[in-house]
Amino acid sequence: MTQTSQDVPDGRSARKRRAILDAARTLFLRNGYAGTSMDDVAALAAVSKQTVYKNFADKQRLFTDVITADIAETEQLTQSLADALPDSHDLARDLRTFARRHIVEVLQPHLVRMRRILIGEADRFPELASAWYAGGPQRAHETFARWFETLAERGLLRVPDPQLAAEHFNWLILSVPLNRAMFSGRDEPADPAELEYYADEGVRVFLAAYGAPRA
Amino acid sequence: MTQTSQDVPDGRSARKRRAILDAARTLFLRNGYAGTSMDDVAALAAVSKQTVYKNFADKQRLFTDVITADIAETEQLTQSLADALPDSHDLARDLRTFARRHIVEVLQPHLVRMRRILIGEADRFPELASAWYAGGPQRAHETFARWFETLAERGLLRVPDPQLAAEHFNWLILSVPLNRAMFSGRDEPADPAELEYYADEGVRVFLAAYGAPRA
Amino acid sequence: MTQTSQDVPDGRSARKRRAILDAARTLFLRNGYAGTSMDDVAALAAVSKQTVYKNFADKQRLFTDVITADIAETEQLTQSLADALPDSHDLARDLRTFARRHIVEVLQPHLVRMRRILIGEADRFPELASAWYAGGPQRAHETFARWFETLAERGLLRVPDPQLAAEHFNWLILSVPLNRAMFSGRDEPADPAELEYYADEGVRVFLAAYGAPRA
Amino acid sequence: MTQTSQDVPDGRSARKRRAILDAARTLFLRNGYAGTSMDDVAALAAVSKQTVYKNFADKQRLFTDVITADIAETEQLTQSLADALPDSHDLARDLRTFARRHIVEVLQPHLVRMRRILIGEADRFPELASAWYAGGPQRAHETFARWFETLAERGLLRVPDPQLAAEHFNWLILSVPLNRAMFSGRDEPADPAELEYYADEGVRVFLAAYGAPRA
DNA sequence: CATGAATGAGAATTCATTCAT
DNA sequence: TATGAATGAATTCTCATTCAT
Repeated sequence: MTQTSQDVPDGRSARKRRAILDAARTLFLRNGYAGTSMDDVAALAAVSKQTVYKNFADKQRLFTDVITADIAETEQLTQSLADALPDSHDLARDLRTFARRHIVEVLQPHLVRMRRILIGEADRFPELASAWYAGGPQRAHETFARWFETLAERGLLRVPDPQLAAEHFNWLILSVPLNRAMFSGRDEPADPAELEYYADEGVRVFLAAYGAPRA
Repeated sequence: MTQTSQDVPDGRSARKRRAILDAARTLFLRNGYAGTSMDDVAALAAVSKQTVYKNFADKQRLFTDVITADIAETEQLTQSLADALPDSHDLARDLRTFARRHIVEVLQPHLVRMRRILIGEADRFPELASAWYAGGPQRAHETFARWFETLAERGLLRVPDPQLAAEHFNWLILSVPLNRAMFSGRDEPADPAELEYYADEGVRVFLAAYGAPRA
Repeated sequence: MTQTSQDVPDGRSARKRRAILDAARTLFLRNGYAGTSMDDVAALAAVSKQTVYKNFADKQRLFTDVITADIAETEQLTQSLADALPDSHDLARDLRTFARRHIVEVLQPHLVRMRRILIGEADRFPELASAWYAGGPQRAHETFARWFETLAERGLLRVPDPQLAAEHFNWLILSVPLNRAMFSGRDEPADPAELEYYADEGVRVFLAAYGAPRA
Repeated sequence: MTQTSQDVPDGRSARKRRAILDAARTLFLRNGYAGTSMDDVAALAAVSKQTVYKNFADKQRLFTDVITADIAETEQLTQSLADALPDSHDLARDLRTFARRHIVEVLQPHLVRMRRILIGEADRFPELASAWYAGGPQRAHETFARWFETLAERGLLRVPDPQLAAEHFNWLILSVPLNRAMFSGRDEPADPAELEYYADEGVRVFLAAYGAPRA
């Protein structure tokens, strides 16, 4: 008993759509927006160009859809890390542990490339860049700010401006390797030992400025 | 005894060359590398396309020459700020004063746009991005590191790793507004009062972590 | 049981490809490499420029593919003449017969034009010129050399250096009209009577030098 | 006492004209007609483009003037070799001596390149190609034909058709290496020993066919 | 519905030739 | 008269998007 083409709704069709998205993401990440042609996408997805255009109105839509999906994924990751902290009993250690995970995660090559592409296309796709910022750093900042408020209530931190403290925390950890990565054409994956050092030292500076004075 | 037109190094030719460079910088900054056509450049410079190609072998050369000139300018600015600090008598105040100038300078719209473009083209022009980083942040870090070593010798700071302290200092001041700027398509010039706040708080955090224990 | 349109190797696609090759050959032969534009080719093939570029990566590839196809054809012709000779019983007559065919064949206008173009582009397409030589004159020489060895074994010729004898034979027949043709812009088809004369006299000289001394 | 610009008629002016011709010949030989731009010529001659156009109406004229000058030179060379032969007492030896000089001379790299260029441009410059043929091979053939007539009168040769004998002689010597050279992109200078062999064997074949039956 | 082809335009680059200084 | 610039067009190649089969 064979199946007709319509049997499985979202079967072939959804699979092709996903193939296109995957191909597009691969190529956009590798070659940038301008460097990727719709022909390439169709070829890599092994579908006809018409199919691409059936699923995505035009190149801009394809790009935004790819990025939006990626942002959603990133948000989930960010989300998942949000729960652990506040009931900490060894704050310095727990912050270091988190920082080390955080820095490794954010510096993943594909995220670095994505960041570069979005910054480069921020003029043409301002909403995309904003959305990425909102779903990435900003969401992290909000999480951190909530942590720090809780921890301040428990007397473990002193944070008059939790939002700013959150941003300081984030960039103290990330800035050094992230800025270097932004300006290095080749994306050599950063040295893990170095990253741990940045994480630890970022936490140290943060606690020196925001830690509660020893009781 | 006057000179004929050939002896003057800034004759017609040099003037045209400069007009092309100016037009190109304007357009590259406004529309990015791919978004700028050689026709546009020639038109804005009020020059024939031939003249553009006589002066700059191809588009890449034109771009690199534009950016390289800008890097040289930026370096001079960075350079000029390097002298004041070490013999400070009120370190916190002097660092704040510097930080306020620094943040305003780095956040100038044209520098922000340049940064965005270079990050976006870091794949295609890796040497340019590296050169920008070397002439900008890295040079600043080196200056800061020297400051801090001197200040540590005078007992005003405690900096076991001057290089890292320098980077922490730089990004504590800049990261918050700079990251926002990177991901905001339209470049609203940042609110000066806000910038001052970031500068002051960055310095505060820095001194909490790196200041000498007690005077 | 018929096949659907996909199974036929000579579908639309192959037909277009052939049309492009034909158009290109016509134009390259008429106007040379530099004198032929891709627009012209597309127009004469009644095909869009895209289709040309889909089938042939660039102009050089189109040119080399055209020429390579022609070389293959030429080789087959050369091949087909290779069999008749060695069991000759009236050598002078058979050589004359062959020479007359040979000279007519090689002096065909389209081959003369091709030869001119390849010589003119030998700098830009050295492998093509070599391939033409290998598939044309050189292959002929090899065939002749084998003939002459066989004939020498039968005592009909005296050829201490069969390779050189082969080349002498070939150019004794062809040189006079071929060199004239190379340097005459307009390709007046040579006078057949004249060609016969050259063929016969070439054979005469060849046999005077390489014929076995009458027993 | 300085000189005004007009003092020496044909001084500066003629020198520049010659510089342009030299530059043009160099470039035409190296890059062909289409591969040479008027800019290149002006630059290599170290004059302005206007000066080029003052002296030569357009590119075609420049090309024809360059080639015509070369033809004139070549003719003189051909001329100078014309005298020695007829009063020979050892014909075979003298023909070999001449043939060896001839083959070396004609195979000079710059002449081979010129020949390739003229053949390639024979469509666009038919008169030039004809002129080259007339001043080169044809003139040689005429000289040879006169030799052979004289030698035939002296009983040393038997040449019913001196014109054809002349061409046979010429191409018997030259064809083998010249045809190879035509189709080899890189102009490796031919091996002198090989050339001598071709010269000697060409003469041998010629004498076998055209030599007097017996001394 | 999916494939190959077409459209129509735009971009980089080059060139021969002419103007203006 | 000679120089640098301008003109104006041509050419190769690419692309996003749409038609026809």
